[in-house]
Amino acid sequence: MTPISDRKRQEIAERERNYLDLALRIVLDQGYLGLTMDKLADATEYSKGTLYQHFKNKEDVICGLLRRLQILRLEFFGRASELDLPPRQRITALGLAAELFVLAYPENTRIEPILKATSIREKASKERSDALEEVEMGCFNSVLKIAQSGLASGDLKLQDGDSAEALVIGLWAMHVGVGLIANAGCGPCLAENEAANQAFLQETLYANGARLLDGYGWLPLSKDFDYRALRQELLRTTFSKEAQSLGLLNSPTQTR
Amino acid sequence: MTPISDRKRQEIAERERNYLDLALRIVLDQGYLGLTMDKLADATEYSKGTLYQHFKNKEDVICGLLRRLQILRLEFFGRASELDLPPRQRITALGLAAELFVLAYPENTRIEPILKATSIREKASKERSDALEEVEMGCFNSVLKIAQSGLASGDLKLQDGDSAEALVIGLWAMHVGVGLIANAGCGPCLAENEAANQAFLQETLYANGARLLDGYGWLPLSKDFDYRALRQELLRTTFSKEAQSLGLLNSPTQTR
DNA sequence: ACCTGAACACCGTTCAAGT
DNA sequence: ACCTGAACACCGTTCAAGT
Repeated sequence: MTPISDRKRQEIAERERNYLDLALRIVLDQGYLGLTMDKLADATEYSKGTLYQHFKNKEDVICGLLRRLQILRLEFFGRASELDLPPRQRITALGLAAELFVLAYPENTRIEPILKATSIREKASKERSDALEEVEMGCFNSVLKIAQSGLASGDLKLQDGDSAEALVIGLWAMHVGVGLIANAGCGPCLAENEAANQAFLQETLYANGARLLDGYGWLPLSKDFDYRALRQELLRTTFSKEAQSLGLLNSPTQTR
Repeated sequence: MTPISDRKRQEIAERERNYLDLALRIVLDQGYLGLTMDKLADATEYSKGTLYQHFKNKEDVICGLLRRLQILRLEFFGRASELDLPPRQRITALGLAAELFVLAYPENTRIEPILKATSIREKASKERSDALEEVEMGCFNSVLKIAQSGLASGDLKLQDGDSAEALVIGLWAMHVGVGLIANAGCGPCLAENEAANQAFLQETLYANGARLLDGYGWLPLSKDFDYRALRQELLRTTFSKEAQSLGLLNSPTQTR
């Protein structure tokens, strides 16, 4: 724990951040399959051996990459969670945040299912897998907290076998599922172009999320409150920067 | 179109079926990544060159494999669709069929997201990709038909921006999403064992599916009809064979 | 102590050579 | 006309050799 080893550690952390920066750039440019350990090593001033001192294997890199993306999502979630709104309005804001995250970082939506589907976690190092899990739990908990405050305020009343956890998993699954289906461009979801795909994804997510919360009986029901107007307002305020860069203001699907 | 070319064609079709049989066996035994073109060729009495005369590339094999699995799913769906029940009861039966399919063919659930996430479709041959799409549309349409008969009978009334298609996509996404999350065994869904994972998947799917349909206002609402009892009955009748081989009869999560 | 890059194993794909 | 399997390109991973 001498000063030197401390500086060394910082150097290593710096280099690791650099590896992940470059890995993300490669994935963005050339897709998930375009990321190879050779390319990643060549993009730095170090060789492959050094790369393998930082990451146990390729899955370890992917795990690290995904964690950074999830941290960004958590930041999006945080902005929605902190709004001074009743629980169901707040969870609607968080749903919008999740949508915007998908639109802002589409690669994440493409990588996430691969990571979950294949056994990448088992192959990655335990530290990195745990670090990813921690952030994922953070995202989950920020939604769960809202559900719990809904229970506390009485706006949300669960019946028989239901639980706040099951509700959150349902919302989560809806987002993951719609993202996957929309991205695959398969079957009944063939989009003419990228913009149409975006609009479809947003509309399907919003509609089904709202119906799910209605089904749980979370007040105010969507027939009693204009959640679309709330979303519009949030796009102009809390998420104005993202809405602007994504060109979502005044789009026909939003003004409906 | 001579008799000989006809027999040849049949031979080729036979061999192709054999390839897919063996490919499925390899995936079941050694996982998705365990399937290689070498192993698949070695498993037959033909060489790699012949394998590549049948399939354009590895993605083409995967596409063919998935189509066969989807055909099995469609068969499950068909049995539920043909039941003489009111629409919401029928779609509940179909939901149960989808659950049983996941339990009966877990590998499908693992392969499906990979296929949708990576651009396997683009690499596979157009014929095989189209053939897969056709079966997928069949699954989608069998659900859509029930939604439409719900609209026709008046049990289901859509409001403002909703559509029967969006509802079906919501149900579909819920199944895909829950399957993905449960399979990844991540975050809040860490199962102690395989049986607990099964129970979790079933319960989460049923609960959220029911809430979603309640949210759409599809009558009878789950508070007015005992859908759990219906599911039990279906496990003893229409799906008795599957329920028995999966050990689902008299399980604690079912009798609740 | 840290880094290198040649070397190895593996896998998808092709094609000249066989029958 | 049909089939073979050696050969090639590519990629993840390791490790003996360098500094």
